[in-house]
Amino acid sequence: MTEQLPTPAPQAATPLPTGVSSRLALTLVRIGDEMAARGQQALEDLGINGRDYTALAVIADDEPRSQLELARMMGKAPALCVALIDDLERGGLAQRVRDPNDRRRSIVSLTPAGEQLLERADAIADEVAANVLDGLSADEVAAFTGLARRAVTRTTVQHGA
Amino acid sequence: MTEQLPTPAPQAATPLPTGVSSRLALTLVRIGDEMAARGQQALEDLGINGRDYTALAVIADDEPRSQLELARMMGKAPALCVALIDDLERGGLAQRVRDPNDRRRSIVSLTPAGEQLLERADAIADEVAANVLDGLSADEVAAFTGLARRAVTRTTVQHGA
DNA sequence: TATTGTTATACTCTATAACTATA
DNA sequence: TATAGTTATAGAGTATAACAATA
Repeated sequence: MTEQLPTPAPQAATPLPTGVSSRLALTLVRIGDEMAARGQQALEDLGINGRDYTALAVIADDEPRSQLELARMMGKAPALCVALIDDLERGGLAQRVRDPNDRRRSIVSLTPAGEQLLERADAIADEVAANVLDGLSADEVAAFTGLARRAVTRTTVQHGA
Repeated sequence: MTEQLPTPAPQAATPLPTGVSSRLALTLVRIGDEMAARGQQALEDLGINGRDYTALAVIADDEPRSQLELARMMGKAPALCVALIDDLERGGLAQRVRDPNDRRRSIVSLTPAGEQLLERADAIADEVAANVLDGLSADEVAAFTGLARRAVTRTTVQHGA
């Protein structure tokens, strides 16, 4: 019965304390942290981190028309996106093109390689999410997903402009 | 019609991008971040931050029998709890008592002032949560809360012991 | 004069490792 | 010899402010 651990080995596991699980705000923060931490680890195989994944997803689905717009969508400071996109470009996952109508703007788009990597990252992220939400049945996860998707209508960004 | 903003002024507000809202993992991370950021700001009036609030809640509800146990419950490194509890003690919110059965252990408990502050923090956190989840009806928030509470059965901690 | 991207800097948060004391 | 708490240090992540190019 000395069995190998199946998943990349969640090193220590403790039950969620009552002080957290009995409070909605703390529970949601913890779920987010847990998701981010495990996702980060799982995405390492692809050579990207959670922030890269967010960028790929937003670039693909929302087609921001400038790096500034991308930054706002990600809820991060614009300066962060410079190094972030530099990395994606170096990895051949994204590319910058100057907007011909306004040459101040850099329009960022995914390369085919970037699109493929996003698909693989999505598969990994889905698996991580299912593991994190292991207290719920499949139906409940579906219900939870539907609610989560519509829960937040606006994000407040607290930096530059 | 030049009306004063009611809430402590959520400075900028942008809709959640599709790249995020269409992905469960990213959505949950964003909800957690949003909750943490807004909660942090709202708790400032009480002179505590989100980490303090988590500590107060866990100490009150789970009665950890050492600082180490508290650290594990909070998902943080043990060393962090030293300064954390120092602060709470200085603020008269918590107190350390050496465990008579094992004098290495410090048992942390809340003072009456700490319990009172926790109640006020809970009220604030509930309000913040309601604001963050403004896309859901009251019934949906209740359903979401019930699912969230049971969603995570184990937290993985990735540091010291 | 305002906006986009960039660069450089500083700050916050946290983990890690070494040390003391108790067991 | 192992465990709890403490201290000091270093590293990751991020925002902020100043600057260059374009509008």
